[in-house]
Amino acid sequence: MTDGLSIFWFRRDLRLEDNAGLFSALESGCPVLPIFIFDPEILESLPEDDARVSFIHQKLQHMREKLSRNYQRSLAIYHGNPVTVFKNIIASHPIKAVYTNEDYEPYARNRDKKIDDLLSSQNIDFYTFKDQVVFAKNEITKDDGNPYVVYTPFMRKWKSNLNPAKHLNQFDCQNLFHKLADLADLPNLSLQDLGFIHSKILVPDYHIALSLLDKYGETRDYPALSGTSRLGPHLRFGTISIRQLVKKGLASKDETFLNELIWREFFMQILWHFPRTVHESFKKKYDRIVWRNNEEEFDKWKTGQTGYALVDAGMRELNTTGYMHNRVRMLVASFLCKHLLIDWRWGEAYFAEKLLDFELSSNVGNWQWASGSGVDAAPYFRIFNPMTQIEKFDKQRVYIKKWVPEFDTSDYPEKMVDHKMARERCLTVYKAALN
DNA sequence: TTTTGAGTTGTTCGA
DNA sequence: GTCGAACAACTCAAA
Repeated sequence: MTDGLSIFWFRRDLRLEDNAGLFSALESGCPVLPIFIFDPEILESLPEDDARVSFIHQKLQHMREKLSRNYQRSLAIYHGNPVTVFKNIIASHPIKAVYTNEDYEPYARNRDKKIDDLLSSQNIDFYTFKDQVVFAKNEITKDDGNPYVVYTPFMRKWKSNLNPAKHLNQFDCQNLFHKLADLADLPNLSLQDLGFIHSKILVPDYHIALSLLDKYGETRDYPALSGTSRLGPHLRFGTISIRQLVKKGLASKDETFLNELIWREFFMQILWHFPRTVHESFKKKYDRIVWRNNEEEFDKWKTGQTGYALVDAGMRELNTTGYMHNRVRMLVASFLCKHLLIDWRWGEAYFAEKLLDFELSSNVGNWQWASGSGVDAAPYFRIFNPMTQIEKFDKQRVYIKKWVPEFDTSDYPEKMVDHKMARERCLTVYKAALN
């Protein structure tokens, strides 16, 4: 056996199967110490019953149990600033290399830079792997090397560049777990130790979702049906492999689901190349819009008391479950930005707080799409009619009755704003800003 | 360099 | 009820 250990650092890849970085660590020749670090800087802004923290914690415990039961190995869980945690590990173990999967969000990039600096100062190798996407950053670009900012040509290039045998190959770790370090008493933490409690909101299991994907294209627009994949949280935290999902998408005659996966990578590369879009409109003119930003109206929107039943149903679904149907997300976003003239950043922040499947790149990208300010965005005069959307997508009021049972009684609030007036007001304000 | 065709998800209006 | 045009130009991607 070689002297020294390799570390595999889990972040947004909480699975033991088909994991690129874990596979390479296990093949490194050194015994592998798998770790996860709860970062107080991320946790401090979250409510104590945050569902995502519960989910991450639960998945880590599952991995610990599986490793312990089948391989008599374990996973170390820490709570602290990652740099400090690594300093402590280095001080107490002979670490030769650290393996991890790439994370493209601005905070993560910055964190990883610091870890990289620390490790190189100690002569420890730091290896990072592409794992959460099929094509990352600069792999799908225009012929001149610049990033695409229009979805359709990006999607076409993505598909034509895809070589399933090469890009969807599984990293099968199954037979390598005996190479995990055989160390006793690896640290563990309860939710309580982290200052959290169990959330009432649970992430739906992905096996249910996978069985429904065949009908995705036909059913996904109807919020009363279980037509969407519900895979967002699993993609967010890596509890399912993107390669497995792309294979599923390719196997279907209908490419709608595959196209959604490509949207995810489209927005990820946009965030990578244009990190300013987290705070600024991609199209700068749109930051001249004079938002009304009325706090009371924002509150009605958040709590599902707008008087528009489909908008309210969506917001109540979000508040109750941490999920909102895609069709309804578009409607509530359009309503906030255009009917109420509230800054898309306010809505983006609220979704970020509530959505189990929150993904910075998609959230920012789609909010900017809805407000009209983003890459390949909806034209500003495209304003959803909240009543027409009911007739088109929830004609029988099944979804509405589920979330807004009082919608046809006197207990239900009056419409907070007249559609026709709000539409014209929006067009006027947008026009004034964009001229 | 210039030209050409195209661009996630909608609504309204008038024939 | 149905259909096509207007909504507003503009910018992007590729030939």
